[in-house]
Amino acid sequence: MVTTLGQMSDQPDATTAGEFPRFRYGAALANEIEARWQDRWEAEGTFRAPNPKGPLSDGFDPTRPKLFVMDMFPYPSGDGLHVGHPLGYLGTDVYARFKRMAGYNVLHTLGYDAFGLPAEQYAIQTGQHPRVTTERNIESIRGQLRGLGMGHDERRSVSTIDPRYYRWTQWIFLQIFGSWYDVEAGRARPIEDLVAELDAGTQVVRTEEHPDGAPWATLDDLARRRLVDSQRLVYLDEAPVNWCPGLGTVLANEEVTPDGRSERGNFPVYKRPLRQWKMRITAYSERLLADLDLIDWPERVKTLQRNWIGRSEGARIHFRAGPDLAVGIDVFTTRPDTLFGATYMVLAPEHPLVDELTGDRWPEGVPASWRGAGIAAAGEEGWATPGDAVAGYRRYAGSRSDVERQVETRTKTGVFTGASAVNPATGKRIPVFIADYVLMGYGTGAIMAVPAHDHRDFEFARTFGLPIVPVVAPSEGWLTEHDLDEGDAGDASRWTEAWTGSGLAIASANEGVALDGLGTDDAKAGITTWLEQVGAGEGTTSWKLRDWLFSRQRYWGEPFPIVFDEHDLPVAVPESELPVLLPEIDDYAPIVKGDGDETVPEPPLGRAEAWREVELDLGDGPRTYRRELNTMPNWAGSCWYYLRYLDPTNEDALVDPEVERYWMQGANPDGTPAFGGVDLYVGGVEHAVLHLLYARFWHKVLFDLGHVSTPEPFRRLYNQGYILAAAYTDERGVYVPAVEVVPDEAGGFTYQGRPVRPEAGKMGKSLKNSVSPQEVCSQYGADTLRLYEMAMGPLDADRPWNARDIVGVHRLLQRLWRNVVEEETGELRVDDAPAGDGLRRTLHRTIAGVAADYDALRFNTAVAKLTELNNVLTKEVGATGRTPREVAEPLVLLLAPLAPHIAEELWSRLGHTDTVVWQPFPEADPDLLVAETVEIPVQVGGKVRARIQIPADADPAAVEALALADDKVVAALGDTPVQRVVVVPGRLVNIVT
RNA sequence: GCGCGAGUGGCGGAAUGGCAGACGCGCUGGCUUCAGGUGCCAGUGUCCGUAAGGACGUGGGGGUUCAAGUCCCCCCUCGCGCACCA
Repeated sequence: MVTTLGQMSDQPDATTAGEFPRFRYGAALANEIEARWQDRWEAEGTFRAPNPKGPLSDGFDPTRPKLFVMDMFPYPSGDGLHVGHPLGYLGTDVYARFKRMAGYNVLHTLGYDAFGLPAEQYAIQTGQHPRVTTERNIESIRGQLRGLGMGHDERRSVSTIDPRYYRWTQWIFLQIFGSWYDVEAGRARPIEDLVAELDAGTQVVRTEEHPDGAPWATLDDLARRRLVDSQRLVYLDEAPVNWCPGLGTVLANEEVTPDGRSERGNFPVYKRPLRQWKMRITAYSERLLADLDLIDWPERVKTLQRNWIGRSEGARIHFRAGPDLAVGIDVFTTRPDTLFGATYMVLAPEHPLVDELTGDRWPEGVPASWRGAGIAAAGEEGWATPGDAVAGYRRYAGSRSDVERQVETRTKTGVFTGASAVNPATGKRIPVFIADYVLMGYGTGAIMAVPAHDHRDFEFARTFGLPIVPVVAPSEGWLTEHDLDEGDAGDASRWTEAWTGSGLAIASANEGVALDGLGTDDAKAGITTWLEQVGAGEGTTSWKLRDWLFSRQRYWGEPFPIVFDEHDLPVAVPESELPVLLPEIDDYAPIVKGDGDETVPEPPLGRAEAWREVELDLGDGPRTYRRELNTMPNWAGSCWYYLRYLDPTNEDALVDPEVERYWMQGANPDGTPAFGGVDLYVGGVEHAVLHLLYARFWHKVLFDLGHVSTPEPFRRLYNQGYILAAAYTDERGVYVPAVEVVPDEAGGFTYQGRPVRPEAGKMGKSLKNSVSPQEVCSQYGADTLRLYEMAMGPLDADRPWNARDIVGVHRLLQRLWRNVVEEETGELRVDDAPAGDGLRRTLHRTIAGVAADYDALRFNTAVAKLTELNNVLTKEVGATGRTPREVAEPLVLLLAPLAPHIAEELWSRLGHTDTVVWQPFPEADPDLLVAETVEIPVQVGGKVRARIQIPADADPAAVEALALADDKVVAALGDTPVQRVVVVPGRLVNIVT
């Protein structure tokens, strides 16, 4: 713990140095005050936020508006906290404390995201159960945060590993499992509805084999179950997934970095076809995108989500291919208007139609480059047959990592399949290639190549000698820039790059459609209409977002509430059986089966022999079922914890509907329901896509099913910055402990006598530059640490930790203390005589300014304003020897959100017995917000030449006269005639010459 | 390459289009203390000047305006994100 009395002995200045005034505000006194008030807050339950009903409703006051303030909850790491961790928590604590004083019922607590890899890896090494270490870490962090004076409602703190919590995580999973997405209704509905509508014949399920609807009536029970299972919002899918042998588990797309490694641990990730659970987040693409417009989030985060969801509008176009045109290839394009310029096609190497298309032998006259010449394995003449070429190219492409593909100067590679397709607009035969610049994961995995108007296709066409046919006229400027003239608009032979802009269509007409002369937008519409008429395509929207891979082969996660029957089909565990408890096993290590490139994961829960199988009566008598052995990803518990904060003890429901509406929905000042969601959610920007996208998705499912009342979970999001600190590397580039680094005479730095190089980085264990809150607390006290972190800069900006700056805010507290308490005797030096007018006006300006700053999370400028007021007060105390109560009391209250312990102590010394936490925030008197007289500058030609004293409410004509009469102004003007005088009331005068 | 954000003293950072540098650190001088830290007071953008005072000054260049750190255009640098997305 941070602030124990025992640590006072570390402060020789306070207890041993005779000259240190007994009642000076130093670390020892601060620590004593802090421990005492933390105990009192805990004993009195000061920060409890009452619910409108239920067991937590004690003290509910319907006249107080609600406010739900939340932090992204932490993973309880064994390393404890450094001073960077609580930055956001302090911001929300100051805000929540301010809002309490401003009259709100503020819900603020903090839970723990406690499933996860580090505890499991520690368990594998030590054999210690991850629950033991995790719970110990939680207690340690809870203690650290308590020591910082966090005003959390501890009754509401949850931990994702608690069976009473993950029971509801499993319950939500079952809700998702028990739903399907009704595209027509635009929302999720219970799966029973689908079955009923299929039975009634009012609904069809379209599949690949049955595009017009599967024949429900003729299916047997098993086939029906399979069909229904395929429609669920969470489903089993056999598909290529991200397999990470280094972690022993599969990963979601969001957890894989662009260069194909695991975000956690940086291990290589491979694509393997495996049967895994997936959540149908893609059903919500449109809503996840559209509803971003409704919420108050940083534009940066919205953009990240928009990019990740990746909507693009265009058309799907059907091409016929193969010798007798028996093969249909669909492509997606955002530029259907360029169809007449499509001179070849490209499929991703792993496209499923490639084998069917690939010819037996090369047609006459195929150039060596089309056969793979240039790729080492193919030889100078290329591969002997298209089949060899396809197989060879696939091996070549598979051997190139994503990084290589990007770094290798983007030279296009590919091979001809030997097959051709027909361009539906021109009727011409065009060759079909495979190339790794076309990705299987986007669109349809196949493209029509329009080299004149796409830079990638242009490069490929130039490399392989393919025709480049312009069908959009480039702009004049572009032609000039490329040393081309009008004659080159329709002839690409001299072009050096593709024209990718829009323009008038050219050379784009057949007997059915004529685009020539149309602008790009009109041409897109025209060709799409024609494609739809002739059945060769349709307008469509493509998305980058893929379904969310939801199973992990780990021990330390939530078990699935799913069992399998004798047909190997999934069955929901009944709600009455929840929670499905995580079984005890003696070896937590992941299991990797197979060797070399052929490894596959196997869940460690398979070791729980007595647990693997279970006898259940699901309505048709007791039978034996096989349990799902995977666990849920770490994100599951964090997808919904904000809802459990609302009603943490509820045994009957995730959250009581009335309680949910009270905290989540809220109302506008006019009484109409507000958009709703958490009022303020503060956390790091690193969760911009992962957690925040998954949580929005789950919330929307719960909304569709009627379990929550708002369409979005987090109305306002705020990203706090990071605390940076100097880090040092030795000659090997290895980080050395920053605390042991000393500066040398030459301006450099040394560690154990050897030179090291400084750099700046995020504070943390890996850079060995952490500073613990305890260090700062024992040196200055928690209030000083709080104040320092809030004063460093804007909350959303990164800021360097600078230990020597801390003393500045410590002095503020010390001077404030001294203004109220005589530091030699401990006596109060406050009296009831009125304050001088200047001081009183400064106070009221400060009240207004600080309230506005707190409201806008501008804590750094709030600290500055408080410092200014205290400086003015200090001067007056220096002159008169006394502090007016009229100023001291509001000043203490103004400071209370930032430095609550010293505020409580001073408040109590000022004669109050109740806590500052629920005191009304001081209100500024509007009449006192302006000084009686102000000094304003007088500019001549925009340069300040004089200053004049005027009454604050002086009328402009009088101010102008006063300014023109000023000696310095007269001197500056000389003979120059005055053209105009601009008077900005209360601000300045500018004399224009 | 595309998108977003940011460039202000020695440092962290303030400035609804209206006195650039609030507030803090550091630094300088003084006071207090046997001595030192986390005490107190004053000064502190740069340049010229003993001073009074003057000139310059918010990455660079142009523009709008009585007035620009702030608005507009072009460029440079740094950070972040995305990246062969058809």
